[in-house]
Amino acid sequence: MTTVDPAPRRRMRADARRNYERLLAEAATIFAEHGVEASLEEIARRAGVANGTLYSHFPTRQALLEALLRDRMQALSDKARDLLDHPSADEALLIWARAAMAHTTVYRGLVTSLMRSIEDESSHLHAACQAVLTAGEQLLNRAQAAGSMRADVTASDLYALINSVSWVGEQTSPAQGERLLAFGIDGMRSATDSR
Amino acid sequence: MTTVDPAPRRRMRADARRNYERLLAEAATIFAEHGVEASLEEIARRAGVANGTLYSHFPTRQALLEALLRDRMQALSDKARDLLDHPSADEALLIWARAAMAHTTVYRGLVTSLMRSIEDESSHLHAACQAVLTAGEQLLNRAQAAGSMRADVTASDLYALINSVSWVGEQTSPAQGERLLAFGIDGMRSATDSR
DNA sequence: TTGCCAAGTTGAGACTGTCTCAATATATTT
DNA sequence: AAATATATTGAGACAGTCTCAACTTGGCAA
Repeated sequence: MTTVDPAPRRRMRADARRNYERLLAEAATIFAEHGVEASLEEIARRAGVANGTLYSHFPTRQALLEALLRDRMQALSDKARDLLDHPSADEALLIWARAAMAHTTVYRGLVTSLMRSIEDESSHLHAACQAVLTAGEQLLNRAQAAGSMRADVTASDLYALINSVSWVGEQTSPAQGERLLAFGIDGMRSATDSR
Repeated sequence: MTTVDPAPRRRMRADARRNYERLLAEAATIFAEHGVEASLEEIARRAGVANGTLYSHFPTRQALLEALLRDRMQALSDKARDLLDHPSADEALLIWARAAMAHTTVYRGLVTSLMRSIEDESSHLHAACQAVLTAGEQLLNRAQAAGSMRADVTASDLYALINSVSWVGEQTSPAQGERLLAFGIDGMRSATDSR
């Protein structure tokens, strides 16, 4: 497993820290408004810094996204761990899948970045996405052991399903995304399972 | 139903026709190479015309895409009609779904345009997408009448499923897309159906 | 408290791209 | 051979990405 610096290596200078925080705050607002493809120039402008400052803190859009999502993605992984104690393995998986879907759709266009990042090891988001995938895998394995999910379903299948239905939700309506999630999960259930 | 001019209203001037064809040919090449977000300037350049000429023939990227895909989308609708005669309603649906998936992935990024266009009535691609959806609906209805698909599955569900798995195929691998298609269709099958 | 310098910021500049429109050119008609 | 409707041209206005040499400034050591 590759280690990623979760916090800046050394203490930042006060002004740098201030700018870093302001950039993150503005990015959150602007991504929420215009999606993750929003103008980085605009973010710098609204944060009151030159665009070079933004690039020095966040070399790529993905790096900015990673900093912005770090806590949320950690929370999602933690939630999977907690759900391992849920009485129903099957229900736990569904609950988590829905939570993952909600996370994946906080910003328009985010799901595409997240899907790309699981494939691309050089992405700033890769490690976080991998952690989420692994967290989901635990829940999946438990559901498979309980006999409610097909044995041939992989963690990648689950990750792809969640992302694809989030993408649908983004392109059409959240309700349509939910419908496809239900169909997809049903298709992954063991044949003996009731519907 | 809104009518769309399938061919230019009047005969074009010889030079215009020539440029129109060259632009289409170059667009096919360049979209195949770089996806549907490729530079329109580059297409004009390679076609040997000024970019204004491209914009005069195709006011938007979607208009260009529509002209480029017209035959292919017509063929997909026709194929659905033909498959209504297939002995197995269930198999016919699966064959068509796979053909639709293949069509949807000819150019990188195309699936996103196609999905957007079904929602956006002002899109140049809307009518063609609507026709494909309706064609799929016939096959779906037949499979439902035959008892192999759940009665509550809609044509929109099918359209969304095909596009979402195409998107997955594009983002990760065609094989992963195929897997999700199988799970999704299975989830849409009637409970009584064998797997 | 001063002065130094590593750390941080700046913003112009080199790109690439979209889209428009007045001037210009050319195919077709009469 | 004009007249004219039809097309083409390409500069220009604009927006965005990303870089980097010149400049500032925060924080520490003397």
